[in-house]
Amino acid sequence: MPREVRERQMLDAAVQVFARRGYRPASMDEIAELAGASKPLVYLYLNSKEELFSACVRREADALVRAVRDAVDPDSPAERRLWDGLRGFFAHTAAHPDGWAVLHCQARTHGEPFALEVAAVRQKLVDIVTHLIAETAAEGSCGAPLAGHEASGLANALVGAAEALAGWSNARTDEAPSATERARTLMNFAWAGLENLTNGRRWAPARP
Amino acid sequence: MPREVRERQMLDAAVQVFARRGYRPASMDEIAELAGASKPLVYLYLNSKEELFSACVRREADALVRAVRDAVDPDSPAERRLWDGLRGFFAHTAAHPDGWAVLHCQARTHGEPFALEVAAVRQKLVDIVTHLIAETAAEGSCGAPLAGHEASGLANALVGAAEALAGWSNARTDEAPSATERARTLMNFAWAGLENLTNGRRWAPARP
Amino acid sequence: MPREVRERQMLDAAVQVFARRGYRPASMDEIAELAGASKPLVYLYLNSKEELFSACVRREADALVRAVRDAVDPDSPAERRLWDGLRGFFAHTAAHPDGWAVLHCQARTHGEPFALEVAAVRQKLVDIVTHLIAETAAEGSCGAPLAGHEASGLANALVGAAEALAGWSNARTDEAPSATERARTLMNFAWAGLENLTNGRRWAPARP
Amino acid sequence: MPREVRERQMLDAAVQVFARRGYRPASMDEIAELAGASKPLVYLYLNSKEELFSACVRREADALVRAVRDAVDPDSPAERRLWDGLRGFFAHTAAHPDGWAVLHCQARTHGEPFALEVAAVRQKLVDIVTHLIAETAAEGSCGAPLAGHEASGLANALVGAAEALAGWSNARTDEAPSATERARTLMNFAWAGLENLTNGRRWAPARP
DNA sequence: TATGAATGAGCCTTCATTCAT
DNA sequence: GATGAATGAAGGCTCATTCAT
Repeated sequence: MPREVRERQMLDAAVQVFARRGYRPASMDEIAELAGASKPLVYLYLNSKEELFSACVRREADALVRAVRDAVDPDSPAERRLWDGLRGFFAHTAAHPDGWAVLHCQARTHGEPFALEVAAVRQKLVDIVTHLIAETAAEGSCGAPLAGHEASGLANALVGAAEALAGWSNARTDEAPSATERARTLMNFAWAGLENLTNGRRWAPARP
Repeated sequence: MPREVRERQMLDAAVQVFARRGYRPASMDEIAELAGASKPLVYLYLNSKEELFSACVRREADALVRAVRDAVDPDSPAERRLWDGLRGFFAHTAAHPDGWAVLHCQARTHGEPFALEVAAVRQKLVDIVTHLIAETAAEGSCGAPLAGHEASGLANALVGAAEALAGWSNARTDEAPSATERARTLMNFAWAGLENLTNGRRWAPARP
Repeated sequence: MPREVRERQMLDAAVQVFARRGYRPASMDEIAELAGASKPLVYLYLNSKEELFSACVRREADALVRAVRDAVDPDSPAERRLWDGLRGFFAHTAAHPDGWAVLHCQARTHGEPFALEVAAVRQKLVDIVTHLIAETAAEGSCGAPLAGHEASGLANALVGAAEALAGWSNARTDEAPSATERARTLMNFAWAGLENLTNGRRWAPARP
Repeated sequence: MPREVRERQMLDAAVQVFARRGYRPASMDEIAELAGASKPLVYLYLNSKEELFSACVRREADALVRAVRDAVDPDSPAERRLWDGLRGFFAHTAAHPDGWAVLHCQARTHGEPFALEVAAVRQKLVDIVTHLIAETAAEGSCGAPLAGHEASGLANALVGAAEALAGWSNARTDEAPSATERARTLMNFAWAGLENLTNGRRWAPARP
């Protein structure tokens, strides 16, 4: 069996085991067995548990970013791009729950090397959204323009909301909502606020 | 030294170690040493690593829920309650980063027993928000009432956004925003959308 | 069982196993079993295979140097001191063949950390002999005094001869010579030459 | 590439790796790579790690014995033969430090199969010297002839001294002495004693 | 109450060795 | 003749956990 195929099988198995068990409890034995190969072969191809995990993270992260990018037509208006991007995001995370679990639940909690890698990927998503928000704001008749870190904060909140929604929806066993439904929920939740900011309307606590 | 005090020291140490190392890499040796007690004593009081972790999760989760509840005056209007609750949430998570890390980063990633417990706690927060949203919707002249799962989805998204914002803000080393600023960002982000829903206005994709 | 006792048992077992098998093939399992303890206990007390080996080397080396030093009366003349030192050396190496094997055969061949340690110990012996030779030379009516490196070379040769004799004698199964016999052989072999040097007589190849 | 050449390359590589790493840490991978061949080929030609090591030992040992034999003219007097043999020995060990390291440092420390083989080779050298000593003794007007084991002991001591001197000289980084200088040091050290024995003069401890 | 002493079990990793081509 | 692909076996090390005192 050619190396390329074997390697993909190994990564598939690893993603699955890492997602289900977590990094530490995942044993190389289990991964190798699930991949249908012997442990030394796994080491021959992927060198160590750490590198194996890294490879999983990179693969899943790249796939996610690509899925979101591919879902968006860069020439459509901001609202549409957000809507398409979210659908792409939810569709991909729903289709690859293990990969998503590795990124969202495991990689962020296990030491510098992985956390940094995942943070970098997450940042790509946040950047996409940040640009989108900034651009939306610029389009509008915005009185006071958004400060950079304000846009970042909003983007983080939006991505966080999406992540939470993805996690929650994936975890549901009873009639999980479709990717489109998830995206609609989030647009309902977030778009009005963004639009307000676009027009310079900020929320402020009512003076008692 | 009275048992109560010792036990709290142990939990303090455990929360710290679990937060910094993660569940598996955290060793009972390190926890015992940090707590200034011998290992058998830790076992005498807390039975096992699993139960110790559970106890940490319960304690931190209860503290967080209490902090949010205490920040809210149940007689104030919904908007105010959300604003106050968020400030309480952000203030507490900023003040207890280790506890928050245990809840948010560690507990959810480690197998059935803990994940369920954490999920249960998170659900308390989500429930608070769900009620708040549902009630808000009921107050308004809402044409079509929110379906239950729709409110849940929104609440999850809101809590997710708050969690993401908390994590992101805690991680910032340069001038992290204050709890109030965090809360304002989130209100800006979320309140307009909730208000729209209150009034029966839903977002829908533009028909091209 | 008190720690001190256990630790000595472990070192005894380790010396034996290292001597018989060599450093790498020696397994911690075998050492632990021979010591009558479990493997984790060996690690608790001695940290790692490397440190365990180091501890063996140090203990055996110190014992050997002490045995030689104790055998010699510093106030006796050089000839006597050499004779006594050699007897002490052969007696000790014959009484502790495993320790001697660890020093002579194993430690020198296994990487920097050990080799350096053993080299240091061997140097102590060589130094003793070097001083003795230099002093002998000084006493005599020596025409041309010995250069420093010449004395070192001689001392190394003498120690090497002793080591070889120890190894060879220990390996003999048929009537191995006593320590005194070994020492006499070496004195026969070496003393005349040293005495010659003392008196400025050097060997030179016959001009053909 | 003809088998003979390949095989020599493999042995060259093996000697180098065994000398630098030691028997166990030396990996067949490294040897194969250094030899510029694939691992299965190494196995095809040399069957196993053990046999490969044996082959190295045999080759290096034969070369050393041959070097010593070739350096000696069997018709010259004993003194001259010893002098020539030593020069041959030191010249060869200095010219082939890896081979010498395999013989002296590695082979003796690794279990029955190798140790025996090396011991056999060493015995060849010792035998040469033993004969030489015995013959020297016979030539002289020796009162009491040397007992066989006495000659063996002396020969072992002499070879040991030579080995130690070779190791020490090879290890020196500052102006290592030439082979001739090494040989002279050893003759200075040993010849007078042998000559004495030749003439029936034995060393004996001074009666106090 | 409190602890020094001790261990069974398991995991990552490596290596000599062999097929199928 | 030569090799990419593959593995059984074993070793170092760590950890949660428990007695005996």
